[in-house]
Amino acid sequence: MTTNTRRLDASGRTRSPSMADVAHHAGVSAQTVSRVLSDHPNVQSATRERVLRSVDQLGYRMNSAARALSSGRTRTIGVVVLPTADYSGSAVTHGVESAARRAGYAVNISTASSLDPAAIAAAMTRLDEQSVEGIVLVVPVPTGTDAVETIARRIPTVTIDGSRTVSSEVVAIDQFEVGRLATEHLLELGHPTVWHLAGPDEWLDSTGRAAGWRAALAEAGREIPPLLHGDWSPESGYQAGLLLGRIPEASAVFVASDEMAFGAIRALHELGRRVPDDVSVVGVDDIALAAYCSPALTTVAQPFGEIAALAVEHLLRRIDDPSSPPTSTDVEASLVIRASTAPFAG
Amino acid sequence: MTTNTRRLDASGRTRSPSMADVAHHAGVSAQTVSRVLSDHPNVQSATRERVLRSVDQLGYRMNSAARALSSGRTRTIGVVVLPTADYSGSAVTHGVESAARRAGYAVNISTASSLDPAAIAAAMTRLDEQSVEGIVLVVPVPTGTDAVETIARRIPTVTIDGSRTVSSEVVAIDQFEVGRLATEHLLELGHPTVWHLAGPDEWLDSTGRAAGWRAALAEAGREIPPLLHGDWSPESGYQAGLLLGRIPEASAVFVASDEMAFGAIRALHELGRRVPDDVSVVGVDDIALAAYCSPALTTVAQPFGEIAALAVEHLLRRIDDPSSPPTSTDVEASLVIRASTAPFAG
DNA sequence: CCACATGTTGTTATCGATAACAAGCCTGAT
DNA sequence: ATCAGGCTTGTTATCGATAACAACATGTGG
Repeated sequence: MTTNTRRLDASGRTRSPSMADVAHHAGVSAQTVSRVLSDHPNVQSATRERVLRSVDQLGYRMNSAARALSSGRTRTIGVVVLPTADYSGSAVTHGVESAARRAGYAVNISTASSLDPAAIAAAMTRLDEQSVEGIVLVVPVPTGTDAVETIARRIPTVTIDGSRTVSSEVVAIDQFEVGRLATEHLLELGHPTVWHLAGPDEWLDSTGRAAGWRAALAEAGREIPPLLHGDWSPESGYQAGLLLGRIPEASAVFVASDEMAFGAIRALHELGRRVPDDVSVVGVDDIALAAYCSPALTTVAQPFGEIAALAVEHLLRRIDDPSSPPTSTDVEASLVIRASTAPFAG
Repeated sequence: MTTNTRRLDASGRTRSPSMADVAHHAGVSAQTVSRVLSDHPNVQSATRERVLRSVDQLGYRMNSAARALSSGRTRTIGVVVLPTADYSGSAVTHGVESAARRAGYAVNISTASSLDPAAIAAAMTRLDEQSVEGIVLVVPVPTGTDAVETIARRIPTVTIDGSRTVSSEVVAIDQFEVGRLATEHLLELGHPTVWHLAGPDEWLDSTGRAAGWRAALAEAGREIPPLLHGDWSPESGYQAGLLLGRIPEASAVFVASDEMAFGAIRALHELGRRVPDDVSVVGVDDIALAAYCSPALTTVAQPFGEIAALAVEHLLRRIDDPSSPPTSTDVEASLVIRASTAPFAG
């Protein structure tokens, strides 16, 4: 029944109805309207009905700027992401939006133009200027970055890549475990050792996985081959694959992301090395295509939705009770075995 | 030199400095501070310097809620996306954020839980309640959807998938041309005809590509094979591939997205049909992996960044001049030839 | 029947910025 | 010299909601 009645203001332009208009229409005070719309308990149900009817008839929508100004609460959280169209960033962003929405929060998005601390701080500052009540960082943050720390001290912040800053929450997948899972799977298949193509060192995701890989090898008493580095892109995986394919004893490779893994597999094919017959490959992320490229990729799936929901949950707790101390929570990843890994045939 | 000075308010809690605090510190009026921060021309440079110094010293950040309330401008635009971690949605979202940021606008993100008009309207309503000044719809909108139309009439809205509603701008890739490009490429390779795996009919992207495909075939006087449908997912491409692989005369397939294309290629492989030797496949999107899965995918690249920038540009024009009529702009896609297409081998 | 707690509603002040107007000063043309 | 008009700055009212407080009604136990 939304008729969307509009008034004329002093200058003659149309204007959306305000709370005062609703109050007048329902024959109550603005405060009562406010109480009804905020679900305050102490309002008689007859009054409540009447107000709601007026809200409906006038097509009233609340002015969030006014609410924010007077209450000091914007009910908005911010997300800082990188401007890459990668699977994980986008999965986390959607997870955050969904969890925030359920809690009645809006989401502001801000991209960091690079991993430079200044760029990340700039992205956070933009959110700060929007008066977000909390920030989810979907980017790695070097510890001890002053500009970032300053904002994190004032605005509840949670990192989801495992970066541990002094003032922020941490909700992260246990990347050490990710590295270990992948590596142990390959060792169990009988491979003498496992090579590793890591992501950039700026990412804790990256160093965590490498550490897990190294630990698994050490524990099994295997030789630890030299580490390769990529930048998460398929192209960098391809370049690394061109190297690995020339090393005859490289029979098993743990690649730090599915996209790099596909690049590596392509390079191996071009060099005439079959996957998994000659080389077994494990990726990380379980992107949608992992099961459908050839060969179907064995990978470590990361529960991005769960991570995002947890991040928001922690953020809201910190927002409601700023005195509660920052915490650190780990989430489990799981190995998905497909066709890119096979027993050592050496 | 941001010392971030904070005052105590009546209730004894810390509070960020306000414009009045800056004004007092600089020995000017609040209005002058406002003028300096809004880059008004008529301020003496000495005064400007003094104000900026005070802003810096006090660590002042503007309260956007107050600005929005008093000026009636939120300098925020909204984006409606689907909660899928797909390449195109995320590429467009980042493009919008980047363009908006350059224009001094913040971006609110809102996901539509489904393609149901009610769900899309709900996502738009959430943005409306945040008082966004414009909306970019990265979802298909059925024409004549009242709830959507009502909001689009009030808030400048641009669709980027080609959906033409009465009140919204349209910035879109010419999908008819996409279909034609892909189909003609395959015909030029000598294939007698071209099969098509389309996306869901709700998407104009989808129907547009199908129309271009059909037109190209008709123009060449070829038989038009029955149309197959997927839902953009690799799995649906796989299912369609299981069908196509059983049809001996299907030598060329135009698939409406890269992800579906990889699913289809996988199914073809499983059925023993080689790509491109037995079947040529063309996708759409040019996702990052297109060049790195096997075989490297021939595909139609879409300029998502350009689309997003144009969308924002149009939106800002409508915001600045609400009387300007909605327009419709097309952007060109381009064929990227890789290894999944080959001449017809009889 | 009174004192006091509780429930319901209204009043007033306030959040922090900007628009609209006003006022003083300086310049240059008449 | 004088006045129009532009530049610079300040004053006041206002945006729309909520917090804090006040006021009144109602109910309950002594």
